[in-house]
Amino acid sequence: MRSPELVSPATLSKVQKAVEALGYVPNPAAQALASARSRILGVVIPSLTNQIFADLVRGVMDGLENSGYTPQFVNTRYQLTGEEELLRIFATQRPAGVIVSGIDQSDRARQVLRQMGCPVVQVMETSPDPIDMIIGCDQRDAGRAAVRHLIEQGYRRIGFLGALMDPRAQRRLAGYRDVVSAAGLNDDARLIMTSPQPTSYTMGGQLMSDLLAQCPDVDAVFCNNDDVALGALFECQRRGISVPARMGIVGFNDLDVAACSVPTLTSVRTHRYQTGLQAVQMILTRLENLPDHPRNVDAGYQLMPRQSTERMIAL
Amino acid sequence: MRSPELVSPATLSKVQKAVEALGYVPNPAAQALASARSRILGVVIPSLTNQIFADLVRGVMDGLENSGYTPQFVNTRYQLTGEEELLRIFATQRPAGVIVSGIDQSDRARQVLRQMGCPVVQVMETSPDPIDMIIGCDQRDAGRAAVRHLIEQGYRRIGFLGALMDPRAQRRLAGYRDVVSAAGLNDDARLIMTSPQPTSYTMGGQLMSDLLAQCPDVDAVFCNNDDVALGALFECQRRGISVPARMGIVGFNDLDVAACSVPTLTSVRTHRYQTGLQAVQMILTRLENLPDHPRNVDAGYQLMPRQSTERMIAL
DNA sequence: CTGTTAGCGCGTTCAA
DNA sequence: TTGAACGCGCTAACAG
Repeated sequence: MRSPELVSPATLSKVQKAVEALGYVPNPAAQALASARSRILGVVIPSLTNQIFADLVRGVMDGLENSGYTPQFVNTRYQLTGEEELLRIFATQRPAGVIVSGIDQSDRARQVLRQMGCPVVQVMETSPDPIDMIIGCDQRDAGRAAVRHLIEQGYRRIGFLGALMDPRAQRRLAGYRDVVSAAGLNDDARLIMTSPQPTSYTMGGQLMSDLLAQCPDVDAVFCNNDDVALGALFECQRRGISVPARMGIVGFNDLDVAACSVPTLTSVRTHRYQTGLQAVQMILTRLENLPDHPRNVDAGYQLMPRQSTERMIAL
Repeated sequence: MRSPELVSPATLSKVQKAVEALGYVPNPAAQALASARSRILGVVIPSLTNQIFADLVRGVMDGLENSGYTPQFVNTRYQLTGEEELLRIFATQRPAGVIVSGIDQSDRARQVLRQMGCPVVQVMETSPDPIDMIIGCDQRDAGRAAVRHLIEQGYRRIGFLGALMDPRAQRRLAGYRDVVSAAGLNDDARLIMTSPQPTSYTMGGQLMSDLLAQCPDVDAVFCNNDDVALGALFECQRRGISVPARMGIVGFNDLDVAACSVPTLTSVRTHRYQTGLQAVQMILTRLENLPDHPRNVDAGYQLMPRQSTERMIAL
C-alpha cells in the first residue's frame, strides 16, 4: 500500500477490495512507532488567537489538505523561555517537519531544531541565515515603507504606537526609526508610545490617548498593527480629531477591516495565508525529494494607501 | 512511573535519577499503541480562523496546559457532509476525548461519536439531549434578548443581517422571528437579508446596503455577529445615516471591538473562552474518574447595551 | 514481484 | 513489591 507501483495490478486490486471490505484505516501510532517518523507537522507559534497567526494557520491547514499529514500546534505564548524545552519534548514525536515563527530562537533552540532531523521552515520574517528554510517578509523594510508614505503625504510629527512589542514589532519600530531619523524628524522620547500588554482595539485607543497627552502636536501615527490603528482611529473620532486632516494613521497587516472602516485605513499588506501555504509546500517538496525548491523566500509586502492618510485631498 | 505510589521510595528515587540522567521522555506513539488510547483530545470545529472559535480554542489550550494531553484540531469547514468520515478516521487514533461544535451532527456522525468510547462534549449550544455532555448557550434565546432590547428602545422596523448562516445563526434568526412576530412587527420578505458567504466586515456593509435598498424605512438591525454589525455601522456612517438616532444596531458575541467603536456597539456577550476551558475540564474530570461533574451546562449570555441602540438619549 | 519476520517502546499481565 | 514476557499494528529488510 505504501508503494503501489511495485505491485502487480492483480494484487493491487485485491488489496484495494480488502481495504474496502474491512474498512481498513492505518493506525498512525503503529506507523510512527515502526518507522520512527510520525506524520505530524509541528507548528510553533506564539498564539492561535491573534488574527495574524490565524491566517497563517489557515494557510498551513489548506496546504496540508489531503497530504496525509496533520498539523500539531505548539503555543509559545510569546515566551522565548521554555521554547527550547517545548521543542525538545516535541522532538520525541519525530515530526515530519516543523514550522516555527520568527528568527529569534535561542542558540540552544536552534540547535534542537537542527537536530530534529526533518525539514524546518521559519516563517513571518526574512534572514540571510535561516536554520534550514525560511519564508516571510522584511518587517523592518515594511516599517520603513509605512513611515515613508506618511512623510510623502506631508506629515511631520510622526509617532509610533505599539502594543506587545514582539521581535517583529521591534523590527518595524526600527524601520520607523530609520526613516524619521534620516528625515531629521525623530523625537523618540515624545513620539514613541508602547505597551507590554497584548494587542487590542481598546489598547490602541489607550495608546493614542497617552501619546496625545505626551505630545499634543503629533500629526500622524504608524501603528504596530491594524487593531491598534483602528483603536487609535476610534479614539480620534471620540475626541473630534479629524482623520486624515489633523491626524494621519497607518496600520500594519491589512486586515479585512482596513478596507471598510470610515475613513478606510492605510495599511501594509502582508501575505500570511500564502506564507502558511507555501511553508507547507516547501516541507512536502523536501519530504518527497522533488526537484529543488527555493529555500529562502521573500514573501514581500504591499503598501495599501487609503483615506486615513489622504492629507492632500482632505486639506 | 505511571503509578509511583506502588513503588518503594528507594526504587522511586533511582528511577527519577535515571530519568534525569538519560533525559528520558516517553514516546507517545508507543504509549498509544500499547494502551490502545492516545493522549489526544480531538477538537472538531468549522473554522480556526473565525474569532469565535479562536477564543474557544484558547480556552481549550489553556485547559489542557500541563495535563499531558494534546489537542488535535479537525476542521470541518462548515460542511456537515464528510463530517462522519472525518470522525471515523479520527476514531482510529483512539482519542482520549472529543470536543465537537454544535448539535447538528448527522445521525451517523452521532453514532460514530457514541462508539468512540471516550468522553464527548458538544459546545456552543444547549440541548436537552446531548450525545454525552454539553456546554454552551441557547442561541435562539440570545437572539430573542437582542431583538427585545431593540423593541424596548423604541425601534419598530427591525431587520436581520446575516452572513454564512450556520445552524447557530439560523437559531438566532429563529429568535428574531419569535420576537418580531409576537410584537406584530414581522415582515420577513423585506426585513431579512442574508448571504451564504463567510462573515466579514465588508460583507456587513454589503448586507446593510442591500437591506436599505430593499426596505428603506428599516430603523434597526440585529446582526448575526459583531463583524457584520461593525460593517453595517461603517456603511451607515458612509451614507450619513446616524446611529443610533436613525438606525439602531445590535451585534452578537461582544468582541473586544464592540466596546470601543464610535459609537460603541450593543452586543450579546457569549462566554467562549470559558466554554472551551470548562469543556476540557468536563473531559479531564471524567477521565480521572473524579466525583461527578455536571454533564449539561448552560454557559449563558449577557446583553451588553451600548451607544448603538441608545435611541432615547440620542433623540 | 511476493511472502515472511524481527523489532519499534511501551502497557499489561502474571509469576516470583 | 519487583521482574520478566508478551504483543499492540505497523515498517523495513530479506529471502524466495
